[in-house]
Amino acid sequence: MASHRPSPPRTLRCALLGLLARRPLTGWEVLKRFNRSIIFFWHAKRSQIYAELGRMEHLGLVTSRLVTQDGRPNKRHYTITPAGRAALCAWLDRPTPVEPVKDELLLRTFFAESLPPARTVAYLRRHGEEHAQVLASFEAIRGALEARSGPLAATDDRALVFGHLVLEQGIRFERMYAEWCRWAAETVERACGRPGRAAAPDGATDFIMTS
Amino acid sequence: MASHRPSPPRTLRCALLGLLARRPLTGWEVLKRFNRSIIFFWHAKRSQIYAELGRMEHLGLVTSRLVTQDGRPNKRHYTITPAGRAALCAWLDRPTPVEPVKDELLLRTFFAESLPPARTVAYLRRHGEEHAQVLASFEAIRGALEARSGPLAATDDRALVFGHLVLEQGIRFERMYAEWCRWAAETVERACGRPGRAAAPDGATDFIMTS
DNA sequence: GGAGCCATGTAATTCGTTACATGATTAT
DNA sequence: ATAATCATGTAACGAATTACATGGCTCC
Repeated sequence: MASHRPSPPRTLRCALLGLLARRPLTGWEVLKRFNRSIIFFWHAKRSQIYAELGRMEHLGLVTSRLVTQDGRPNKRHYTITPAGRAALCAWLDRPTPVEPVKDELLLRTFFAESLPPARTVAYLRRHGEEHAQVLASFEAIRGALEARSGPLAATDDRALVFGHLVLEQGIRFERMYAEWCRWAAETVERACGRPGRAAAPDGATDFIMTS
Repeated sequence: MASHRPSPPRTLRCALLGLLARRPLTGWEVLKRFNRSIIFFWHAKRSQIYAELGRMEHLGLVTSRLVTQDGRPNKRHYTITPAGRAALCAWLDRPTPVEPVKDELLLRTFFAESLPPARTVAYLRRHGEEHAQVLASFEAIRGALEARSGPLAATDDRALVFGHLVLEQGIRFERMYAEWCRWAAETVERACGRPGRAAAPDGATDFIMTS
């Protein structure tokens, strides 16, 4: 009795199944679509996508057909199978594991004691500007989508609704981050204008305290 | 002429150097502190931390001394070296690479067309509650820190200022996320109450459009 | 009697990135 | 000229998780 342990995440696999559930695509088309939408909230490199498509075929989640062309490279057409659709639905219906935050900027900020305050202020401001720019680009995308498909808040097109939701999350995230950067830069400036004690008591920055 | 390519990220290494820059610690203590503060914005498992400490010693960034004990296991005391401090400062002073977002909940939401709307609403609400709970716990932590060290907004203690900054980011992030979940759940409910077209035009959810 | 702390390490495996490898066509 | 698009794959490495391995002490 082989106890198939239910092979963990493989989230990329599900993302590709999601794309192929809409229509059959070549590896190259998968790549293009990935980089025009999913890339904003999940990422994978070219080599990883091709490799994963190969594995998915091996597992019977998709089938492929090689299309020979001349003048340009041959391509491979992928079609999702019923097993593939089942795997996608199973994934969608499973509770999402909480993904821990991993943010290098926060890590640096946490250890910024070892850097002159002026530099900390400078990089906080720079990151604030970067996030403000991304925010502006997301708002531009929303504008373009609405120009194409009408106001997103009122659309009754399912796929568009969900696209709208994730775009709105991106906008809220970038706005929050840009504002935090500005606020943090100001806070550091204010705190370092004052005389300032050098050493905090041991463990003062432990967020979880024992005893 | 060996062109030392400047070995990429190794972010965990810098996090551990940051902890050891404050005071010498055993591997176990590093682990404890990591899990009480850094864990909120960076993560690593036990085995990875021990392995990394070993590599850091090999590289001369830290030195270690084995302390034999009886009644309990021996422990190893790590001390940062001048080279270690230099590496930490170099990292802090280098521009932070923009880390692309990776969020499975957004990925699922993007592909939610394949799931009955009621289930989508349900998991959006559930995640909203989870983030609201994390938000509450962060606010409790802030309360406890202020009880220990006075109002954070007015502190002139350097290490405490930076701890305050990252905690505030966590609070803003969780608030933003919880609000988005609630709003998204409502939006899906509204959109799926209406009749609803089935199929979006091809590529309607591409955020980046190529002519 | 069981959970949890103390305390360190290794091995197997998977996941992800970078680099290697090729090469015609089309638009600026 | 040169960059971008089309189009697929492999190899080497590095990063990260899981499981293996050990074992006494303390608190409930």
